[in-house]
Amino acid sequence: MQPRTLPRGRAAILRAVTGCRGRREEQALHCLVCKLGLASDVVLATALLVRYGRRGLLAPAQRLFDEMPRRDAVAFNAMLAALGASGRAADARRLFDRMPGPDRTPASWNTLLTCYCRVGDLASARAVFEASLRAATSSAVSWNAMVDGYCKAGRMDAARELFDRMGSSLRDVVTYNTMMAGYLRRGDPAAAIAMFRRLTQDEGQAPRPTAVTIATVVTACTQVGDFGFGRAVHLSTRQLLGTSTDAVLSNALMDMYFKCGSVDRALEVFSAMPSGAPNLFCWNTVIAGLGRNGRGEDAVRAFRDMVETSNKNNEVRPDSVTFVALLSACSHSGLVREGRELFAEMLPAHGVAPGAEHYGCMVDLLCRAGLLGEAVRLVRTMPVRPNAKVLGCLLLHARSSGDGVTASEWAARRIAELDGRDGAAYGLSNLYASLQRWDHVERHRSGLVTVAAASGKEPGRTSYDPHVR
DNA sequence: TTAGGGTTAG
Repeated sequence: MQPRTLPRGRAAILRAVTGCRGRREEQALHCLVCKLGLASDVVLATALLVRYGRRGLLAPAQRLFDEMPRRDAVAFNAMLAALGASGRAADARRLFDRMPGPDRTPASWNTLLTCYCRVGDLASARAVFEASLRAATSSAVSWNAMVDGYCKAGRMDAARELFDRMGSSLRDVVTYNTMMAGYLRRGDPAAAIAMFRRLTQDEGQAPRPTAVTIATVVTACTQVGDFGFGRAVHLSTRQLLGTSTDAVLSNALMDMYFKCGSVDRALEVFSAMPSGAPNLFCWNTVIAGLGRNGRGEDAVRAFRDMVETSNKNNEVRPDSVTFVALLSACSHSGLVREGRELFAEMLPAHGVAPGAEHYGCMVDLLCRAGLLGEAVRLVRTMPVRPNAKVLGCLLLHARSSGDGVTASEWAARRIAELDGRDGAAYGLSNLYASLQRWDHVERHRSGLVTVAAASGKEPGRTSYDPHVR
């Protein structure tokens, strides 16, 4: 970095700090701020503090705060938030108590409230909430933070009680979104959909749904399998929100369309995104979605596309999830050679170390292709401990392959050695102990599969074309 | 500076 070529003026640096991505840039900007003698600038120091705080890097955040020549309300609140992000609720409380009166803003109360929620201390959070009501510093944000605290703790009844107490004048779109997400998290997507209907059907002063609302309700539709309603929501909100530039919403829509077999509609959503907009989640959804729809070659093509894109702007790099999606896509489509190659290039080319789940995909891939011996060799040479899923997969294939008696006994012994507290291992041990019944189940299942295959529809064959854009 | 959303084998 050459200081002479860098934009002078703190406004430009401030923009760089708030807009920077990644740890190295943060540190470089921090150095620059120090070199230019701007470390005593409260606004710049606070901006840096926020970055470190969000990343959970408490030590540099604390140092910036301690070295400030004077501290305003924003600096205090940023430090509170940094402590909260690191789960240090008690330290946040001490700082809050130390704050000079005029520096305590509504944001201070709300930040402290979320600190307690994050560490699961709902009683203290509630006490702060009640105190902020008495101090008349509360707003919809305080209520929403408290509602979310109960939602995240799984206490939907308490959340609902506050929701009802808020009344329609105080409830905003975040309140609804929070409740919907809470129901989803608890595994009650129907309740999330009911909440959405209430939001859209309530007369008069109901707030307008946002991209967050739509993303949440679409996810709920995917979970209950109500693709008709999900599609209707998508169509009816398309004008409202415009062509979505929101990565999370696009991701939820693609996931829904892939899961109901509408590959073309999913890809339509993808191509409608501006170039560079799809993030890691979106790419993973596309790769997994193509894979589960029997489009292995297209999944591999999408992966290559993703890697190329990320080399250009250095933003999207495949992660562990990408390779689970990719390898299972190869497995479903019988792409043995491609699967082997991709597995081999994981660490050297992409910096992702293969984990037990990736070995599981490879075992599945090899077994489906009838390469039982290679699958066993792979598991024997695994650098990570094979888990119950890997061994269970091997066991399943070995037993049905006829010549896999040795492999199946080997896998069964490894399963028996696994920690009995591992739920899957425990289940598999029991399963192995009742092999006669298992064989019966297998026969039953293969019968069902034949019936389904005979009546099933051939999936669409439009190819994945990334250049549609 | 404070509240809400998404992907993962068998």
